[in-house]
Amino acid sequence: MNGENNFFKSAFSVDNVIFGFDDGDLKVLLIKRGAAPFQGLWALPGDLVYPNEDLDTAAYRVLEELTGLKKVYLEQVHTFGSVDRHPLGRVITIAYFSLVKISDFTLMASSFAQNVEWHNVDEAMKSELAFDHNTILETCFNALMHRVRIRPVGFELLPPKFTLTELQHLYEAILSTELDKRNFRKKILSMSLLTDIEEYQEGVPHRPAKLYQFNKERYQQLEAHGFSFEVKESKKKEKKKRLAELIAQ
Amino acid sequence: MNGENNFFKSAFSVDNVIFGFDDGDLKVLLIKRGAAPFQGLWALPGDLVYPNEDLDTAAYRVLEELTGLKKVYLEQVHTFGSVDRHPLGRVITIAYFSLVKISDFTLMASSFAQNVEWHNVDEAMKSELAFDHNTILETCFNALMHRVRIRPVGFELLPPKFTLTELQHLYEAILSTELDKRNFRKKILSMSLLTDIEEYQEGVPHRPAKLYQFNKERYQQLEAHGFSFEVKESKKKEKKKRLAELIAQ
DNA sequence: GGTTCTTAGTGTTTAAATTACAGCATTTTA
DNA sequence: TAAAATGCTGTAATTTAAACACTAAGAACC
Repeated sequence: MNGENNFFKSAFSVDNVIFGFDDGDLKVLLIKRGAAPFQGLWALPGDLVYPNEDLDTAAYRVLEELTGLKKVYLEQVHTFGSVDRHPLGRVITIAYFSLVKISDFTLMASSFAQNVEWHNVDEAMKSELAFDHNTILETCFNALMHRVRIRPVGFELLPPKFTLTELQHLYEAILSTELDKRNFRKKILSMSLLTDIEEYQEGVPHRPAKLYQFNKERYQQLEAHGFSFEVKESKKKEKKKRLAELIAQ
Repeated sequence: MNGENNFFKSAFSVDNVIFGFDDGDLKVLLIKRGAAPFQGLWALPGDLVYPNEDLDTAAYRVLEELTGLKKVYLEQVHTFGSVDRHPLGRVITIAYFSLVKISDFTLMASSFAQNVEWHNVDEAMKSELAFDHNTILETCFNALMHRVRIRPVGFELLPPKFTLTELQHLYEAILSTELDKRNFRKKILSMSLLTDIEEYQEGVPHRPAKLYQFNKERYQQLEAHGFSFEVKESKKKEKKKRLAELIAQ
């Protein structure tokens, strides 16, 4: 925080970690900064919150301006406010993550088309982003990993009709793990949250898979009755072995 | 947001939901407001964040000024920023919860002694608090319920030496549930996170219980090896019955 | 000193959930 | 019609969770 700009005493912004899922890959939408500070680096989309604007509204606005999408999953995650996180003054930022269906929009619609890109999440986390956006991205990714295990939000990243294999790949990408196909299907189907629409994939060079839809009404119904969604990671064997050794001293 | 005070354009504050546990009861520390707005109502302790102060630092400061305690568990939960949440201007607030051992301090040390009180959490949630503090309290209580199930933070609310029954009562108070004594003890002890210090309660009018200490080093060791703490609520019978009916249509 | 009161402490059986694991089925393409 | 690719299915073994009731120890009272 230097004194360069006295007018700019303190402000708050929102930053949005927009996740998408494409071809087995978890992605995040980044913008290349055209101006200082951090010119040329990739950054999370965000903006200052207007004086008469609620925080969530600001987050939705950023998202809509960038993608044209209105009805998307959005969740506040954490607020970052280190004194020196913004080189031009005191700006705290409220971080959100949102989940969008990549197929729902073309980035070209945006005026910054050239400077907006989907990045693989792992690679984005390893590369240098503007401001403290590496920290924000990591925090939001962890939040997503956590959410996806206890709420059926993964569907927000898939097209309305999807196959069980696509759903499994989604979970595997987010949780960085491998899941057993049979057990996964058994578990998911036993929740009766998916509607079998009696349709099949088309144009695939192999046996086409059944398509399913997420049944949101059903979920809300079940949830109201105490049902709790939960997907676990696997790979417990090694962990347990190590643990057993440890306990045995 | 009215124009009464133009200087006060926008600011950010921290509010702290300070939980304590006493005699089987989960409590929250509230301050009675001495001045408008909301004069006479109970409110969460909080303060504006200084221009050169990090958010967490501000939260710790509020806590220390009020209780004299420095090393306490503190966690950011959510940021509240409705345009009209503060009648004097735009103030967004970052909410924290902290867990303190009530026995560690006397409120009398504080200058506002008379206006600071521990309130039963359930009652506080039902009563009218200043600003949007009902919402904040509820959000933080939910966050606590959640945290306590997946991280061993409950110990922060107990004295260093405690009995298994006290620990169970703590969980029952936070999760609003009843736990089976034998299953609870079996589960907790099987985690080998407690040190049996070979001491017993004194001055109780019945058979004295063994005292235990939480072994933090052990926990960190286990955690690093993939161990995951988890305490579940009980009462699944009714839920499952209802669920079964529902699935059967 | 013994009876009563109160909380501490302990194991087993049953049910449910999770895990591991492999081969046949269906479609497209060559 | 053979090969390639992915879809799809069930059972047995293990682990975890759930239900449940009596004896033990000390304090208080008579």
